[in-house]
Amino acid sequence: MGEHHPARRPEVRPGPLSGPLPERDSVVRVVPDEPAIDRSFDYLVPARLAARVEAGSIVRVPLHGRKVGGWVVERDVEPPAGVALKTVTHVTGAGPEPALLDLAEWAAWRWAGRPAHFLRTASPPGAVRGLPPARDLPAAPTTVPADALVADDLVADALARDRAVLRLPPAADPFPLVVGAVAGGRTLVVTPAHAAVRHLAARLRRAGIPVATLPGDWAQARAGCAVVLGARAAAWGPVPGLARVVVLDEHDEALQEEASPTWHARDVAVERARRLGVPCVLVSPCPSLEALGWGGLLAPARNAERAGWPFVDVVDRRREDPLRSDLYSSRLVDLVRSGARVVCVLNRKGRARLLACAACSELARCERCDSAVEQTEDRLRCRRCAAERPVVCQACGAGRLKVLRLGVSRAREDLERLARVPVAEVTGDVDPTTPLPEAPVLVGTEAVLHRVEHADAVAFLDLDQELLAGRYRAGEQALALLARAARLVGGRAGGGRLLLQTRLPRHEVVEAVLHADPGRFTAVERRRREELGFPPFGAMAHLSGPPASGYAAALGQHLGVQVLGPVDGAWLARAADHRTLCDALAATPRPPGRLRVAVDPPRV
DNA sequence: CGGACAAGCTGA
DNA sequence: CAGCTTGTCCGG
Repeated sequence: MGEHHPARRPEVRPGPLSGPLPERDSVVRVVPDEPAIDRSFDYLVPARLAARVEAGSIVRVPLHGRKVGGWVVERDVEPPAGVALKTVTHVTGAGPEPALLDLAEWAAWRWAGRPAHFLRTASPPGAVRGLPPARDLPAAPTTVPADALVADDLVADALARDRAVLRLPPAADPFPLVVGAVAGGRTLVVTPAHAAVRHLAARLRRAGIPVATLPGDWAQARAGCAVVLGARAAAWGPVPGLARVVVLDEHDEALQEEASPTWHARDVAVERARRLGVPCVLVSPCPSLEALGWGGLLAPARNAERAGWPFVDVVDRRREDPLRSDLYSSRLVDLVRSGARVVCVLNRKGRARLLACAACSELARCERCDSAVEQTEDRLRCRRCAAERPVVCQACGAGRLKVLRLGVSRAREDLERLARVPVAEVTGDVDPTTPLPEAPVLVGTEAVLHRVEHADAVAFLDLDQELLAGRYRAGEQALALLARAARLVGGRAGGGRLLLQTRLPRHEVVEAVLHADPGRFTAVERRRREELGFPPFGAMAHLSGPPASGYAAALGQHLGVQVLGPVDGAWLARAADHRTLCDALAATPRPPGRLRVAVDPPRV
């Protein structure tokens, strides 16, 4: 970022019609906004555009006979000798903040992506020609509603540190923390859910704090604003003079991009703060091992944290008749009959996911591919090949099948019968813009926890499905789900309840929620991940797509990189740390074709 | 990505 | 060998 200016030509004619001495056309380095072009090119900037071209500007440039958009990543560069430079044709407008250009390079290395991908994320949704005036805190002190469950000194402590992981129980309000942060200067707040963005923005405005939400208020954010707030992509939001970074619900999977590159907003925010030398606070009811490995944990006193989690009823399903396949313990039936607003969670869609013949006990399988079939409405359907057939046993021809593993549709019918009240089904397929049904009892996949704001109780019909899911992050994801449910029902003072049906009542996730102490989970999980070398105690990359085979083989040549596979046509590369893995990924030439590289994917 | 150009296939 | 397809290369 050297501030050296291009040399002036001494012999130019300062005629009476020309204004100040015209400088030699400057040369800028441009990254084209073309996913397939992974390099930069140099261009001349004509004098008439020079004033509007800065690092980060979005420009149009000629490239190989066409015009493409791109980002100025460096000004006043020395172009390679012997290249006839072309000229920037147009300045589209403001782009990523200059500090984010290097961060994009870093992220491209860290998640094996391309800088252009991150530059696009850091760019405004439309052309930004002019900026509004900056909006900062008024001189008058703002009044903070004193409805926080957590003592102010905990918040003050978190804000006094360069790196803090603040464990706030689900019912605790992060608002005082955000307000406290803003007092120290322009603050970037990243949170996983768009709904939380809207809520928080409204409260900040009510408190008289100027806030720009992304992506909508990009220009205001770029101009300067006390709080810049948004979901995942806000980690790349413009905040000139950034003074502090806050990530809310840092454990939430929604902060990680699902598509490749699988970048994580928490990690981007942390790195951004580190590079700028500004403090950063990560907040979560159940901090991730990644967060705990990064900064010091600050937790409320035991009783304060307990107050912020609901009461938990653990229903030990081992005591039930093992031949019963249903999911309705007497505690659950009592709960749904109580008239309380109850949300039941079962992460299986459809009516029945596994069936057997009521007469001969043969498993219902697909006639074509032998895979297990599920029941949708009144037909059997193969999940692998989509073949359908009537509900008839293939072995003995009986027309009655018993449900071994039921889904939400069936659970809804059963619960409605048991509860004697209307029960509605909510899954991810339900249009989020339509209002929820008015039924007192809801049954749904975990999507229901994103649709409902308040409930008296949340019941997990089959928690074991979450606890035992075959993903290395299953426990963390289960705990996150329980924390989300806890937020729906509120803390102990409000009488909120979670009901957990499980055959693993001593599982560390259950214990953590039961005792309102996420540390009980973390301690066990840390040991397990360490032993297995899973992130954050190791790095991994999932390689898939047609060219993955050759790429995996080349990658395996690198010292310290271990390649496993193939499993379902995909390979897994592992190394002791990200430096080793990411350096190897960067050094291995990409073969042509659609190669997908997912670094630290949440599900493997 | 998409244009340029070279090497390979077809048909007379 | 023209005229076309297919492949590889490269862009400032």
